[in-house]
Amino acid sequence: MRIGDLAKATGVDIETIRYYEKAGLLPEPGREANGYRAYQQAHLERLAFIRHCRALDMPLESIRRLLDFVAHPEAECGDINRLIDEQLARVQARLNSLRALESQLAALRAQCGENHSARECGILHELVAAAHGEACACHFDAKSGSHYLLMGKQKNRP
Amino acid sequence: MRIGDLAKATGVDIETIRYYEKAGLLPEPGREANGYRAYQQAHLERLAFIRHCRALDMPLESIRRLLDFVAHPEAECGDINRLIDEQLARVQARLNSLRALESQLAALRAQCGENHSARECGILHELVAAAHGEACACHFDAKSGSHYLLMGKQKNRP
DNA sequence: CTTGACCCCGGAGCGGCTCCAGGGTTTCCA
DNA sequence: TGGAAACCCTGGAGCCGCTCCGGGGTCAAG
Repeated sequence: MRIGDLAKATGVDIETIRYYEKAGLLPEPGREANGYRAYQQAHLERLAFIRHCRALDMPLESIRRLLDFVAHPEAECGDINRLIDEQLARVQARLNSLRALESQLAALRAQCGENHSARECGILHELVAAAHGEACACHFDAKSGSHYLLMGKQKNRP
Repeated sequence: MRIGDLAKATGVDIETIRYYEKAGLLPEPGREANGYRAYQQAHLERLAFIRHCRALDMPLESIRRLLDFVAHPEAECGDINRLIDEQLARVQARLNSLRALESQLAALRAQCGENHSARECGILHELVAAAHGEACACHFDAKSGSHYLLMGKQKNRP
């Protein structure tokens, strides 16, 4: 099986496959006489395993650790549990912050109904005011009331 | 106000402030005689605005666009709405996939209660089986039944 | 006169890819 | 038989949003 076949079979980009090899997740396959990579069934399974874990949003390092367990089945599996727990904790933390984000954005979006000029756009006002509030809170001796957000032209745009 | 003061006032790392300048989000401030950056109130407000938007997980490019609206308040604000809508859509998509992830991980975690050898760890079995299933589904002419995931030692570990 | 706190700059590194240039090989069709 | 298209190789750069590093300058206190 050549790299293109493996890519088609798993739906993984060719470059990504080579990247996993470089990263030490997928073992170097044999080569055909012309230097092309020659994969076997085991590579397909292994790649599918990696992608399944990635779909669970695990970092490559965790996957590496899991693959170590596959290679050493006599080891204790406590670390596997811990690994999954960590991953679960990461996901839940991200979920919480995204939920908060969603409601903030939804509230923001509700500030502006139809098209009008940016000057009177509720969203923009809200953002500027919120930022202003935070700047005062965090704190600095702001002259009260006025907003200083507007500055000269940006010259250093890339 | 020197960069350290601005950092303290906003809670933003010094390096990040310089990064925003390079990225064209924060205008280049004046300099003291010794070359130190000299910030004003406007910079503080602007930095707070940027951080507020970042807290809403907006990419820097979107923030740049928002700042353009602040600078050109006569423009139509339709694009602002679109920008927020896009951001909201991104967040919601991510929320959905994270919710799915969470239940998968929780189910996975339930496969393995106490410590035993990795060989009989339900989590590992589940992962291997799932990956195997996907490899067959997506599809390739797998010899049925056996798992080929286990391979020779990895040599190319970094 | 040294110590320490602050500041400057340019460049590298992170993760997880993705893309590119510049080359070689194979396969198909006229 | 020739040439185009499709595949493969390598090494290196680019993406985002920082973060860290080395090697230096500046300035006030003890």
